[in-house]
Amino acid sequence: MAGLRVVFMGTPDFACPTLQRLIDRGEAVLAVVTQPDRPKGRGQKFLPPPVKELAERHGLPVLQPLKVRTPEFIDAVREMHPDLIVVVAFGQILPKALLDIPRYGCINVHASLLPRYRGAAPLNWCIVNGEVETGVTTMLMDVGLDTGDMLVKKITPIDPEENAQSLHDRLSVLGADALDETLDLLLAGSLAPEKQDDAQSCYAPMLKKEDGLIDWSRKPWDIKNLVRGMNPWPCAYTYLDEKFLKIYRVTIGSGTGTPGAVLAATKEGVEVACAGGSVIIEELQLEGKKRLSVRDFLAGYRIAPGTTLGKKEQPRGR
RNA sequence: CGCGGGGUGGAGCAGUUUGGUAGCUCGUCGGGCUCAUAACCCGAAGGUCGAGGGUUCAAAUCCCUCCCCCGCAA
Repeated sequence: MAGLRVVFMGTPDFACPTLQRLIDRGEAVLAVVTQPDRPKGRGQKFLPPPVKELAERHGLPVLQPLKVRTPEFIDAVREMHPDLIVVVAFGQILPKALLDIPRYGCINVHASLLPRYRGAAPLNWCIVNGEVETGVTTMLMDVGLDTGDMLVKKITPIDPEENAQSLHDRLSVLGADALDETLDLLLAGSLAPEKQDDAQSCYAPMLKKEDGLIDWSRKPWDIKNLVRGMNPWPCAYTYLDEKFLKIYRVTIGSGTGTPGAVLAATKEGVEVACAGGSVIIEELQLEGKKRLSVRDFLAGYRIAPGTTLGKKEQPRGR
């Protein structure tokens, strides 16, 4: 029952399956490090990160340092004498002093097929860019951003209809599988670290609210990919009658017209022209309202003929 | 007290400013038309207007309190 002495670092839902796997494997989780509780939600209530809740359910010690690069924190980790540090979507850069502590080093689970999509939001950008497959990669961390030597890679196809939420859920489990396999190889002494080809790399920066703004002068599939890739958050959006409008699901249409122009509004959906075609909005949410199917939305909201989505204009014109 | 929108038949909304028969677009049910239909025509059922209290001859509507939902922000 002498499992590996592991320190786990992670924060959001994505990291939970991997932590759970470590626990299930019977490894000795010495501590769980996660981001401090932050004000979230409507009332600015302080909520604990998902990883913290999971850790506490299992009675594991939780550390929530503001910064992991302070000497105090580094010393604290050193005194735990970990064999290994496992990092999954933690949200802080680990300094070299920390990376050097465990004898097996620090292993990170990353949600992409490295060296592609290094960075904070790989799975979202994969979908936005219309990739047909992605996966997870475990790597031996170094001081660079997702540049460490690769250990285990798992590939999965991306369904043309799925959104970032479903891919997120699948990859979080695949990530746990990848770590599982990585640890087996580690214990068997047969890990084969592989250098990343920097020439093939690309970055997937943290998502900003504005990344969700729909540019109707893009092609139908570009828009559909944006809608899928931004799905849970920040969500693709545009404007209708000067009001913020989130777009949750679209299909490819066949009409044509001025980009942003509403071509039709029926129970089937709201067809909007874009470059070289159109997309049909099937699920949306107007600011202050609930998320609705187009059918329900149109039951109580009339879209005036000739309406164009997007571009907030000054109340002038005519 | 972070800012703002909202709770009205099964769904989405109007009506609240200027209290006084609760309306619209759908859905549901029945009937009709049709080769047929998710289309069209006719008809019907279905609402303690979020909850509690107050003002009034009279409250969805005005006042107070509470609960819940949503957008922003994080």
